Amino acid sequence: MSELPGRFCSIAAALQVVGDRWSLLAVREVSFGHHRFGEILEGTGAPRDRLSARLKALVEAEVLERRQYSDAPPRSDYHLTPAGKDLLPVLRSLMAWGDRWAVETPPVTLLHHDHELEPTTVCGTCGERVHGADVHRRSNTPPA
Amino acid sequence: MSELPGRFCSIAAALQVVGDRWSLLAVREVSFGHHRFGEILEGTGAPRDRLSARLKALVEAEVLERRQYSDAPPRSDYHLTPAGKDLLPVLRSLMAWGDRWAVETPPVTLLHHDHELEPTTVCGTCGERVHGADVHRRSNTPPA
DNA sequence: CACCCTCAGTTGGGAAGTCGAACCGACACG
DNA sequence: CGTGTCGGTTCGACTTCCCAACTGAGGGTG
Repeated sequence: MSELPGRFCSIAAALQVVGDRWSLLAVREVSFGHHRFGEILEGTGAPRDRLSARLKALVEAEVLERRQYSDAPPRSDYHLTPAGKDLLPVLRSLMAWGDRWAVETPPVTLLHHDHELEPTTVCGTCGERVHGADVHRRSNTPPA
Repeated sequence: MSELPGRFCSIAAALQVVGDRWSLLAVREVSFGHHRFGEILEGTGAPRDRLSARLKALVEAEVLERRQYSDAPPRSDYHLTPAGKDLLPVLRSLMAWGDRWAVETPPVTLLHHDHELEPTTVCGTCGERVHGADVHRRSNTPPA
């Protein structure tokens, strides 16, 4: 919300929204088809109150949508908004990194059609695989 | 470190390493060519002690490498290890998400050669663009 | 050499966030 | 009714975080 002292940058802005301990795991659970509070609670292992607060914030940030699916006992579940679905590439790249550097054996493998998915970043414009050396930064009109 | 109550998953494992408030911003700064403590401090806006602790942890996790470049006044700087360089796709996807959903105007644009980089995920095996509907999960031998 | 500056942290104390467990309200089951 | 489930909220202890001040090693100047 307020101006941070650091560099103004979309990475920092993204982390303001999903940069805490449980948000990405909650989005992961929802993307796994676990839409109810209890499922997300169990899947993430977060404390109930933290999860409650996070889900509220993610709904506020329009990453998740809360849908009331029962009036009688008031029950709601959580679904990905377009912004939430757009987080899946982030989750996939994070998972790929974790597979390579943070676990011994990947506990879950993503399958693309019938073969193992190896998430790879390409430039959408030219289709070439992205190598660090080919990428440069350009600052747009700096604020202030 | 210890067994978390939640699902065993590489995303969670990755977040154990870089899932706190400042780690990814520190890696971003180093990837921007800012290798010294003071530069990272200014670029991230983190408190000095937090940054000190985070850099220590990232060196411990072998995401960053600390190099002494002067003995006389003991000075060191920080560089990306292979694991650190491997985080760049994560940062790029996070930045793309932030551009789309968390800021009005992208403050920084990445250029790929001479055109704007639009980070896109493809399957490294078949080269096809990844759509959520094409991806499925497979659990590997669960631990315990 | 005295004096002040930089750099890279460390220390201390208060504020803020996090945790786990207990509690709550609405309902369903028997 | 009594018990159980679901989706939270509340509570108190604990941990982490933030900020400002300090340290300590050296450098630059006169």
